[in-house]
Amino acid sequence: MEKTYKPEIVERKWLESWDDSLYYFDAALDKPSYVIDTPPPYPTGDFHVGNALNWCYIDFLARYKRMRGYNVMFPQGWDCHGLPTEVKVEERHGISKRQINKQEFRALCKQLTQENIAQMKGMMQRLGMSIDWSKEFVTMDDRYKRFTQLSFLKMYHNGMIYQAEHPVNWCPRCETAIAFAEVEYEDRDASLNYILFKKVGEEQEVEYVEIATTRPELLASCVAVAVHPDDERYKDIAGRELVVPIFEHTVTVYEDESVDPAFGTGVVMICTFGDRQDVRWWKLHNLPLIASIDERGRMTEVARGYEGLTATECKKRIIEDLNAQGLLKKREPLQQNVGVCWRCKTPIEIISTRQWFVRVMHDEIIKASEAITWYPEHFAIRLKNWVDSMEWDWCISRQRIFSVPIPIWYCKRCGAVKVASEDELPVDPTMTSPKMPCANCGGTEFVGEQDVLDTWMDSSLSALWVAGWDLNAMQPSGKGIEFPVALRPQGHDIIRTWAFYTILRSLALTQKIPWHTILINGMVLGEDGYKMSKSRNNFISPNEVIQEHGADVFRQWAAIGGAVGSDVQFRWKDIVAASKFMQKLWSILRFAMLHLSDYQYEEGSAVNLRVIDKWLLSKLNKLILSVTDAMENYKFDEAMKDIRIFAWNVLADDYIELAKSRLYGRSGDEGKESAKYALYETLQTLSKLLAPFIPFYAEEMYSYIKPGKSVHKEQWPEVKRDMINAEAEMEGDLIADITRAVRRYKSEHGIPLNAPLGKLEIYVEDLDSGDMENATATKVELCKDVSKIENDENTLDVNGTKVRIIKE
RNA sequence: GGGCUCGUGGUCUAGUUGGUUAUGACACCGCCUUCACGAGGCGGAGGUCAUGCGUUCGAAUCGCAUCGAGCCCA
Repeated sequence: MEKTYKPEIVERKWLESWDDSLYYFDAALDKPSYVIDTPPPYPTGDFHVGNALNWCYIDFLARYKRMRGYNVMFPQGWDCHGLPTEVKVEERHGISKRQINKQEFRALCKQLTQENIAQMKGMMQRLGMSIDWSKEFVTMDDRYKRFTQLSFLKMYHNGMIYQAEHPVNWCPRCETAIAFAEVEYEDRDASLNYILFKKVGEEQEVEYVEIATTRPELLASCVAVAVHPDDERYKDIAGRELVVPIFEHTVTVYEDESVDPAFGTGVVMICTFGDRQDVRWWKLHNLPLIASIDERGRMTEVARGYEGLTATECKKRIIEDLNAQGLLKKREPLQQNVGVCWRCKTPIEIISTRQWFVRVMHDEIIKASEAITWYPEHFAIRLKNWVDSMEWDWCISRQRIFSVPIPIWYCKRCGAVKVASEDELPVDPTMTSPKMPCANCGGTEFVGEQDVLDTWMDSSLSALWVAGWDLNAMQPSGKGIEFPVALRPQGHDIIRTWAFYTILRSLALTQKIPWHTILINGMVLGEDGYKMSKSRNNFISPNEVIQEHGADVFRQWAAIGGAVGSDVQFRWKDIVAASKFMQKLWSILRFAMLHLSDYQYEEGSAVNLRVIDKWLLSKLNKLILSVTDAMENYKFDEAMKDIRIFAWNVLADDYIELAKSRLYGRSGDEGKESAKYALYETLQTLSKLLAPFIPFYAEEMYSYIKPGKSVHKEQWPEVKRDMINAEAEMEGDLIADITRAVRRYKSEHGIPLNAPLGKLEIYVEDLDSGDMENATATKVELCKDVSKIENDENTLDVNGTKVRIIKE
């Protein structure tokens, strides 16, 4: 055996020899199932450190549950559709999606996605993920697309999906509707403009009302003005009419509690639509809709004289014109939070268009969320807060290309909606026509729906997909699978999206919650304590760690970095510490194999265990208890820490030091067998406890102890309760503590640690001191009469036990 | 502006049912090339737990307030 542990060699060896089938979910097995609703990542090609953390958690559980006798399904999917890939493809081929036809464009997207999947898959495999690749799913494949479209049909037919004209968040650059979940907020510098609105009916003397707004370009869309009902300053204008400058149409002044009298002048103009509050007012007061900005972010014909300008250009021109007319009182700078498209950071507009929506059943979702076990518990409140704050239904139509088409046509003659039938799926309604004529008018000419589905419509089905849910039979199609499934692991950043949408769709399609437990992981922060980002230059890729220290080290960091759910900081020194532990484990194994290479282990064979052997085995069985308990509660950090402390402090520092000379047989064969037994028993258990965390090393270790066997096919260790021995632990602790105290004495007195002392007088009834004599290289004499000893510097007190050191 | 989490030696951290000398790691200091390991071993110094008030016989651990940090978001 090499002196240094070489992860690159060991890990490569096992990667090559392990067979994928080791991790297959076997429907024929008569075992309880443990199905994981693994996140299908977006195939960007980059499996980043945050992904890797999450996947480590999943793999710890998958491996642990397998060893606990569960039939584990750890599938892997890919959430392919969406704008980022479209943008990448345009960049890569130097084209615009409008230059080539949809089919060609989709093919290019598919190709890029496949390449990215291959890259990310490689990283998952390199990290030792025990994924069942026979269950891989890809949302852009026909089978999955069919499933998505079928789910659309089911929800359309049961009234959960409808089409309506409604204001939606709109990205003028991407030219598509987006959901709230896709809107981000950024601080921007804006100006607050104080504009004069003329009061109507002031014949003699013209009077004005001053209104502050950040969006003068929306003046054409101004449909009302509002003041707070208690605002004494504006009592006289409530209910009256004002003239909108430049566009000269009149609007009514409403009183509304939501107006903030402290902001600007306390008078607000209501436009269709400047922000979400405008939509609320528009609905509440039944106001007309005047759209002045179109889908490309340009002014419509409503904005007479500014038509065709972009909103930004228009704003500039209107400010100039207001100024020229003396209607601009003043401008002041303002820090503003604007909603931007999560993808391209373009400020969003709120535009009313005809879109498809999914009904949000607030109460049912909250009830379902309460029926799910959240870990950590406190994240449940995030979902609740989100549901409570949702004002509009979920807009699921997108004006994009690389996504699942909405399986709908419109009759050319009467305009009626024609829904695809189940046997037509998957279908692209822009490419094919329905088989049956229009049910309304008998027409046979149709126009296909151009819009496609929000990608969350795909990924929110993942739980149903992995369970093999049959949307017609209303049950899982596969054998041995329960629904709800066992576990949903995911990050807290997508609670409002993926978790929310999955619960919603599961309720709508199955009337059940999707999973029993949701396990939320934190984000990975950079070494500087901030979120990793390109601009901060604090990025780490898992690959860097693996190249230098191996996958096991990365996995150890993931386990020990922090409690599940809390954000963990990446630190190289933790990586180094993990790497040192690998070397320690390797040294332990090397030492053990010096003595165990031809040892024939037989359980329970050693009857004459020495105190220190019993002490070790007692602590080992307690370790099984604590690690098992930690695993059951997703406390991977505690499990890994307990294992480290045991292996390093208990086994290596204390036990091996104490039992060493017996193993070397320095004083004959006495106690040799029992030491071998204890050591073997410990190593075999240790490799099993390590298997979920560091599968490569655990397998290597096991291959020495049990040649030809895989630790990953073994059962999780059972606690041997009769081995837990309080008496042996107390005596063993005393032996270890006295040994430590003697070492300290030698260190303080400048005596080499391996130099013998005269003798040790230990004032105790009884003690198995043989191992201590060897470890301290000093004779031990047990003494009874404590009263006679002098309390000088040569008398040590070890937990109440007096130890006298006789130098010569 | 809201929500969530958190604030323990130089750095990171354990300490979620309040009760003896507050855990460990890294860094630091001293000693040791001892036959598993020098990316090692042995030993040592260093904190009163953000701040304030309160509950209690007793608080890092409970409550309130203030300050600060991070994350997610409006």
